Amino acid sequence: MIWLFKTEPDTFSIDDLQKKKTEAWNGVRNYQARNFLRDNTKIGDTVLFYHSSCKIPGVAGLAKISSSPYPDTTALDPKSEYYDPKATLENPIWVMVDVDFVEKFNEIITLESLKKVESLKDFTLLKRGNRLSIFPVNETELKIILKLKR
DNA sequence: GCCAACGTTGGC
DNA sequence: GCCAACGTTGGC
Repeated sequence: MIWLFKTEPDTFSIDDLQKKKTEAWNGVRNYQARNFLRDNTKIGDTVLFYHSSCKIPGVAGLAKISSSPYPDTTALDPKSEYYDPKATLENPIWVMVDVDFVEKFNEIITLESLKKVESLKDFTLLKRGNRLSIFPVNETELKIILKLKR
């Protein structure tokens, strides 16, 4: 499948991923997003890397999923900002996947520009009140978005 | 910093 | 199982 992963660039940006080459995508604490990770991600899946809560929100580049889902151990660490007291070794509740750097776009494909595309009217990202940090993208949407690359 | 929209929690 | 209160997300 194809995915969109949101991240706040102040916390982890496409530049950080480019430097590190790969990153464990921890800290997902929403059940719907967790279920996508756990049940539907496959190694090799394309990920649209989206910068949120920042000056210029938009798709900053591409990544790919490079591991199967595995327990997100930050949920077990009381010192972690992602600590979840309900998580245990036996039932870690939350999962993560590894993500590899693929490409940083020359220019960010801004949320503003995506909104102007008529054929993206039903794109999940643009739906009213969308707050999911991980969701699937279809082939058509991916093609349309990649056409906006400069 | 504001606030709409949504998810989660907890009392009942 | 309902739903009010609360917390979070994320664009502006």
